[in-house]
Amino acid sequence: MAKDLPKRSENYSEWYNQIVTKADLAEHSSVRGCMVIKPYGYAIWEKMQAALDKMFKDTGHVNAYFPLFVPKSFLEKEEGHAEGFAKECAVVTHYRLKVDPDHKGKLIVDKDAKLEEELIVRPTSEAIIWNTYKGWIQSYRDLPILINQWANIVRWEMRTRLFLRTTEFLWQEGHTAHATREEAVVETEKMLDVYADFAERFMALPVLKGVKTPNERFAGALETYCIEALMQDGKALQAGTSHFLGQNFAKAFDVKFSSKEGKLDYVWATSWGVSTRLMGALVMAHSDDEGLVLPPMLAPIQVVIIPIYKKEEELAMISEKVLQIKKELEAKGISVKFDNSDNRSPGWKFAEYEFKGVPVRIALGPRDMQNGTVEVVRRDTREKMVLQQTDLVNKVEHLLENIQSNLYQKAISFREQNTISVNTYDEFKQAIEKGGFVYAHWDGTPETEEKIKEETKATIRCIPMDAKNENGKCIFSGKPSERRVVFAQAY
RNA sequence: CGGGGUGUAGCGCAGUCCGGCUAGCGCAUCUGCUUUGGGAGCAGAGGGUCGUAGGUUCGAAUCCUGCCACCCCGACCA
Repeated sequence: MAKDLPKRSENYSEWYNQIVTKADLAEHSSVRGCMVIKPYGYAIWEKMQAALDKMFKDTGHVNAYFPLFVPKSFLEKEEGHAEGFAKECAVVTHYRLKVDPDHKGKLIVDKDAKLEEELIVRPTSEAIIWNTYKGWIQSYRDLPILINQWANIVRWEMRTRLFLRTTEFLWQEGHTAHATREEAVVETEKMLDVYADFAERFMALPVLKGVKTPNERFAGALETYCIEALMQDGKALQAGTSHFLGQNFAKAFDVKFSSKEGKLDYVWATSWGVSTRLMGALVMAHSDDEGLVLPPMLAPIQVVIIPIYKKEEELAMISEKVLQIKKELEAKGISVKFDNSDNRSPGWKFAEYEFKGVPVRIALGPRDMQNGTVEVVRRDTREKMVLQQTDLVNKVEHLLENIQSNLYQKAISFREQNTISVNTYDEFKQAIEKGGFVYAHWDGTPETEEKIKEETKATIRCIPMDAKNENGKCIFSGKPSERRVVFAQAY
């Protein structure tokens, strides 16, 4: 497998496509722009879901589910929102098919079953949710509402790529309602922190936290916060967003509450989401020319054990030892696969699990049985070690932790090496050409942002939360600027 | 949505220009034997609407037209 894999340096996008498909994460379906997430890929997504879901619940949120369909009139209510999403909506106009009288065995749309009002397949759920919240909120005592939903959504993109941009994708969307502006802003920032924490602790992916420029803001939001990650080809990837929606949706859907003081006011809102795009980020952050590399915290199989044997009796003896090791590892919460299939050679298995990114491989053969050892190989560095069987479980446990932090450190230093501050437009163009995050002064106008994008394909990824005040001149217009913003070419 | 490319067995491909017998090769699969510490060997077997719909022809994987999907480059995208 790995021998056919293009090198990252030679053909990055082909490298990505092949890892996704050949490591059995996902494949193209026969539906345009839509993917099938295969069991191995879905297992990773489930681990992401489990971790995020716990984090949401630990911060006071509960799960619920809202409809797939949004009546067109709901989507229209918030003007910016409507305009932003109009171009990429799938529309349901009929509710029935019938057998074509002219072509037996064919189905046609039944013209008599036209919907009074078109239904939009949700591109996001603000509209249907705020329509619902109207019925739930009368008083400040009904607030806050802190709801998350796990769902699929549809955005009719022109060009798709597995996980990174697909027509249908899976995500979670949090939708909260608050009595005060301050509380909603705190919520928006809190969830951004949750995302950043998740990316760094579980995905081993360092992220920049920041706010989007008005150009890049969510349709209908007052402020969009984001986490931005740097991929190995030097392009940025927006890995999650958290929106402060102000009172826009409350006004659009007429959601008011009476305050403690007895005054009527509109409710304050947030929404926040991450999607299966994180799978793409995970692949592009750590994997190498030998295939997928998974951080132990998200690996469906953390340890694979491969027996090496000639005779059945040897396998029996090895199996006994392996099952004991497996049990001990599992008691520590480590997921283990013992691959004793007899239709593959050990070498084949080595290559296979390496390609699939399994963090730790243990091989056990007759020699080891004699010496009381095992061969252990870590996927991140491909370092091979011979370890004593005694205390193996603790060693493996530490090794997994070590791999997790090593991946994170590697990603951090990659980002450091590919981050630069520039002061002139020439330097800027050079830096963007090279790839990576580029810190530069910007005059704050959408026009400048737009022109830089036209000329260099770079966009402002975010205005970092921790940006220091620093007087400078916009690299494009020369006008004064008070802080640097982060530019990059992006996915 | 525009330009370019691709579509033949589960996967990767040859054959298409210049139409012709039973559509081939590697990997994978199945059976048997030998193997097993980095993608094993030998022998045998099975597997095909040649993307799809139509057309030309005695005859189409091959020529013509439409359509579909995927890849690359643009445009588009919070």
